[in-house]
Parts: sequence; structure tokens; C-alpha cells
Amino acid sequence: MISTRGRYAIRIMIDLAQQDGAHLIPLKDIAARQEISKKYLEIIVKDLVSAGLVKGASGKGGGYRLTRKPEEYTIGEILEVTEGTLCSVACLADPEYKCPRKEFCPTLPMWKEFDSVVHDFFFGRKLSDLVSTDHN
Amino acid sequence: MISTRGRYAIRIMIDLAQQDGAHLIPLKDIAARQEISKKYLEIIVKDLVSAGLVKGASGKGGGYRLTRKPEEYTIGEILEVTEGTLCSVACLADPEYKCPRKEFCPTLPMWKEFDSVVHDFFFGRKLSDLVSTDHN
DNA sequence: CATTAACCTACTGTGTCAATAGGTAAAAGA
DNA sequence: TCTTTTACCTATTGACACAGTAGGTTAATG
Repeated sequence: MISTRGRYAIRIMIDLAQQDGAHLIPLKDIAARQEISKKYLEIIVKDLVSAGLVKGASGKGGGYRLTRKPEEYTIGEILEVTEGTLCSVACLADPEYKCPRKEFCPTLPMWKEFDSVVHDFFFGRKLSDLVSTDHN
Repeated sequence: MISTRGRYAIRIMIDLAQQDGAHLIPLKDIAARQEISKKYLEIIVKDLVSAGLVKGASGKGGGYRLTRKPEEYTIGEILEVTEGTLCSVACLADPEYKCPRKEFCPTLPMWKEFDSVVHDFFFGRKLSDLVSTDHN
């Protein structure tokens, strides 16, 4: 289940991509357009800044902007920043975890295959694929 | 993220499928083979009984058995019984929910497509696909 | 220096997950 | 009949994440 954090993160990125890339966009504006609490978006955008996906500038006239072109982001990396991992089962999410049944577990191959499907789905999609000027 | 409930449910079903279909298998045996707390499995198998996927019989010599042949179960239906829904986002999980942005939401088509991929993955897989006699 | 905006720390209510605990009801064999 | 075995039922618990709120400090601009 993709949480609101991940979904809101994508909407922030789309919103930024739809604005002129040269300008800094204040979070207040994004919150208004997306109809999401600015306070909550602060938490999410913080993760995006830490990961280097967006850059923030304080002070009057400040705001956020993308650090790359929209076609240079995958949806997968945006989701991983906010969701932690896209892995579907605990035994795959934590690489440290050594399941004692891994050698003969009849379900493990399926989970691996599923993970691969999910990964390919989201990493095969670019931010630019979701941006169109006639939508917001 | 698939929880232990769903994963354990699949393992219960596999375990039952690996035994002689004519016999009743006590949960105690399944718990021992799968190395999972019997008490916890009780909760999970209860859902499977409610959904009609397995049948229980009380008393001495009692236990559980499948109600169909292993090739007549899909992994998807087993997961839906225990996980509630396989939907990845809240706006699709609850059919009652009317998102005010659904008409122009730039991310909705992606979530729908993803849901379809997930659905096809798990409903396209049969319980019998995971059962082999040289594993447990 | 006032304004604007990012940035930071902390807190909270709600719910789910993963499991435990302690029973009652049912069926079979001795 | 009575003991054993098993399913079946209700309740509780600790831990944690999610979703969001609150109130502040720092930084930059005009």
C-alpha cells in the first residue's frame, strides 16, 4: 500500500515540474494548489531535499525547485525516498535479514518476481510522463 | 507491503495442499512444520474458513482441509481474504470514496495501471504453482 | 528591520500488526 | 461416560507507523 507520503511527494514533484523551472516555488503555493496541509507537506519535502531531488531556498522570494529536468526523475526513486523501500515482503526489504527457510521456501521465488515487477513498473516511469500542462 | 498474515495464509494453504487431500490436518502440525505460533495461525485460518477456502472439523481426529483442488485457488484470492484488499492506494481501495480530484488527477491513471498489474500477477498464479513435493 | 519562507523539534491521536492468554464447544476413542 | 483432542471464540497487549498539528528558529530579501 502506497501511503499519502509517497503520493503527496509525487504531486509535489509534478507541481514543481509544471511551473517554470527557473523560479522558486513556495510551499504555500503548492499546498494551496494541491489542497494539502502545508505543515504536512513540509515533512515530505524535507525528505526530497535530503535526497537531493529538490532544492530549497529560504527567505523572501524563496521556495523550492527541481534539481534536474522532469524526464531525469523516475517515479521509483521518488517513492523510495518517502516510502523507504518498495519491497513487498519483509524478507526482501531488509538485506541483513537471513531467513532460515530461504533455501527451500516455496513462496520466496514468487515474492522476488513480484518485487521485480513492482520495481520495473515504477522505475520505468519518468516524472515527465505524469506532467501535462492541461492538468494540475 | 504484504504482511505476515497474507504470507502465513499462503503457507497454510501450501501445507494443506502438500498433505493428502482426504485427511484432516490439525493446526498443531501445520504450526510445527511451518515454525509459526499455533495461536497466531488460528486467527489467520479463521479468515480462511470464513471465506470458505478451507474447512475445519472439531474434535479428536479433527483439523483442516482444502475445499477445492490446489489448482482451483489463485494466490490473489488467498491474499485478499487476509489482507483485505490488494489495492495499492486508498482512492482505489474504497469504491465509496469519491476523490474530488479524480477527473483531472495526473497520478490516478498510473495507480489504476499499477493495480491492474498487481491484480494480474497474483490472480494469474495458482496455489498449485507453489506446491512441490520436494519442498515444505 | 519587517516580511517571507525554509527549516527544525516535538507531540498526538488513531489504527494496524503481530502476537498472547484463557477460555468454550464439539467430536472421537477408551 | 469421561477423557482427550481439536476447532472455535473473545479479549488484551506492546510496538510501531501513519497522518497530521503546533510552535518555534534561521535565512534571505526588499
